[in-house]
Order: sequence, then C-alpha cells, then structure tokens
Amino acid sequence: MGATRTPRGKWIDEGLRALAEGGPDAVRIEALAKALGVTKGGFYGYFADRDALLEAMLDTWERDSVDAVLDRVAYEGGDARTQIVRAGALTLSPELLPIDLAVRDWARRDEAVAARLRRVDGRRMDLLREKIGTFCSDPDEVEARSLLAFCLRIGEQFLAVEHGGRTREEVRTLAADLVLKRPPYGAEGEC
Amino acid sequence: MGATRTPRGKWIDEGLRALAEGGPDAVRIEALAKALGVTKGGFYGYFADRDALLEAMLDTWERDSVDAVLDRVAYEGGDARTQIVRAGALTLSPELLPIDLAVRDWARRDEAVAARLRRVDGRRMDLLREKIGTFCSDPDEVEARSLLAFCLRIGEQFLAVEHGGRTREEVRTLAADLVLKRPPYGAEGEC
DNA sequence: CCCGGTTTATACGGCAGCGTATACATCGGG
DNA sequence: CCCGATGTATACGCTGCCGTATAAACCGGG
Repeated sequence: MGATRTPRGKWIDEGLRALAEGGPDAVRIEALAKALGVTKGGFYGYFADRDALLEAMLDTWERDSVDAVLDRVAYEGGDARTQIVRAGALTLSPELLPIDLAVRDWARRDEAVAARLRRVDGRRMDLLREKIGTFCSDPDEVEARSLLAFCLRIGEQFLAVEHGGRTREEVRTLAADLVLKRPPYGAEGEC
Repeated sequence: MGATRTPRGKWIDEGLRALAEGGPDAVRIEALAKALGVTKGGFYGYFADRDALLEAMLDTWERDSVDAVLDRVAYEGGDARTQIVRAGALTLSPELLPIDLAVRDWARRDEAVAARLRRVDGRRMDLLREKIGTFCSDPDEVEARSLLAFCLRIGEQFLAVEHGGRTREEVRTLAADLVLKRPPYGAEGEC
C-alpha cells in the first residue's frame, strides 16, 4: 500500500475550518490544499467533487456537535439546569460555535442543509423540553421557555450589542435566570 | 442630458436583493446587470468598484431599517409593549428581514460591517431599554429583558425548530409575554 | 434637427477556481 | 529488491467574474 500523507479526515477538518471562517463559499478545494501544504491532486481520490466534501463535513459536524454532546451530558448528569447549561457550553465550544453559526446561515439558502439543521436543532430542543419540563408543568410554558433559552444562546452570537458596565456573560446569566429560574408569571403559579 | 435607464438606486436595490438571497458573495456585478436586463457597462459610472456598491447598500439599509423605523414608531405612539412589538414588526418586515440576517452573518467576517451593525443594534437596543424601563425598575433586569427580547426575534430566524401542534408565532407570543409582562409582586419582587 | 453629454454594449486581459489527465514519488509486500 | 497500488505534482481547458477601454445608442435643449 502507498502512504497516506493527507487522509480523508484532513480534508474534512480543513473544510470545516474554512467553513467556520468564511462560510460555504470559502470552502475552495485549491485553497484547502494550499492550507494543507499540498496540491489538490489527491482530493479527487476521496471525494467525487466539492459537494461530496460539503456533505462529509456536515456528517462530521452533526456527530461532533449532537451525538457526542448529548452522550456526554447524559453521562455526566446533574440537575436539569446544570445539564442545560452544560449542553450549551459543549455545543457552543470555541471550535464548534463558528461552525454552528456558519451552518445556520448556510441553511437559509440550501434546503438540504436546512433539513439537516432541523434534525440537529430538534434533538437539542428535545433536551431543553425534557429538562425544563422537570420544573415547569404547563406545556405551553415549557415550549416558550425552551425557545427562549435556545434563542438566547444562538441569538446573542448574531447581535452586536454592548451593555454599558456589564459584560455579555453577566447579562446572559441574568437573562438565563429569568428563563430558567424566576417565574415572571409568579401570580399565575404556572411553574 | 442623456437618459438614465438604470439609475444608481436600481443597482443598490438589486444588490440588496442579491445580498438577501445569497450573502455578500452573491453580489456580483455582472449578475446584477443580467437581473436588471443590462450589461455592466453603466455600473462603473456610479461606483468606483464592487466595494463602493456594498458600502452604498449598507447606507441604504441603515436608513431604511433604523431611521425610518424609529421615526415611525415614535410617531405612531402607543404604550411601551405596543411600541416594542411594532418596532420588531417593522424592522423584520418581509423585505428587510433577509437583508438584516445577511448583514449579521456578514458582520462576523468583516469588521467594517460589524462596526455598522454595532451602531444599528445599539440604537435598537436603546429603544428596548427605554420602553422596558417604563415598567421595570431594576437596571440589571432591564438589560437582561432587553437582551432576551432582541435575541428572541433574531435568534428564532436562525433556528430550525418545530413546535408540535403550535405555530412559531404562537410560541413566540408566549415567550414575548414571559419577557415583557411585568411579574406581580412575587417572591423576588424585582420589578 | 442636430449636438453633446450620459448611459450602455462589446471586447479585452487578467485572475481564480473546478474537474480531468498524465506522469512522478513513495511505500509495503512478495 | 523490485512491483504495483496509492497519493501527489503539474499542466490543461473551461467557466465566471473583475475592471478598463472604446464605440455606439440614446435623449433633451438650443
């Protein structure tokens, strides 16, 4: 057998890096090759074309950012709020976050990507519903709080907002408390 | 004077349409020309180059989606929650929404666009702080609720989530109530 | 009705990326 | 140690786009 100098996985990793940095249009085979210190000569042995690489990148991303995260959260345990916060931190880790954001934007323009994101987000949302359901009984409110929690973590990434003396993390923590702890509907006693 | 068959504004409008549909990389001069039923011949009479068009597009967007919206909200009046909801509806109108989302993604990769988005989002956030401040006195909580309200409206656009029997709008309304309704004097009594 | 400025069509050279073809390098097994 | 499979370099044609140059078409005012 010959030597595998640049295995398939390297192309995928470098592709995800380019996707995170510049969006799907930045995933250019010749640019990846240059970044890998190689020419594109070997690329077409692993992938039929550029689209096949994009597909493989999404497969890898889905495994890393959902399967691995949900497994680990379930394994580590903790109370409902702890697991929610931990899932958020793992999903939006420094390496995974920019890929996630790039995929979200991409999904707005590509139905196949959108379908995949629906599967991914659906599983994340199910975790939120389950955990929030442990301390909130009204199904409508569970749904609303789950949406709020998800929107808070994703939306803040797309906002260009400053908070005076406070840091974003401080404000996010305050907001998360509103969503996950204090019942704004105190009198109705729904929570 | 000669005839203005394709005035400057047409290039900008078509550019914004392309931006909304395919992101900044999709704003290609020759493609815009074809969409306008014209060649690029006249383009360089209005703009030095592609970057000058992008700049002009952002100017137009900022005027339409902030100045015009804030003026109209102030003019039409109503109570705090009405004005918040109305500002959201005007800002995220069918024509403006996709541009807004495209700019947000663009800003992640271009510091000049990010600076502009900071200006834009800052003014929107100021409206939220002011209106929420009319029924919520704790400054930390005003900030947290403002962030939640903003994140809800932007974040939901990037989420691929379904809600069982409910529509997104129903769930969003429930969530908005959690964020904007003043909790009665309950245990924490912060509002 | 013709003139002059404005707008547009067309053609050009340049660059970057895709996918293919072909020859070379490299390594493990017989 | 040589063979063959695997991976790589290089070169090619093609397409799409940029920005420039030049000439033609257009229209309103004199």
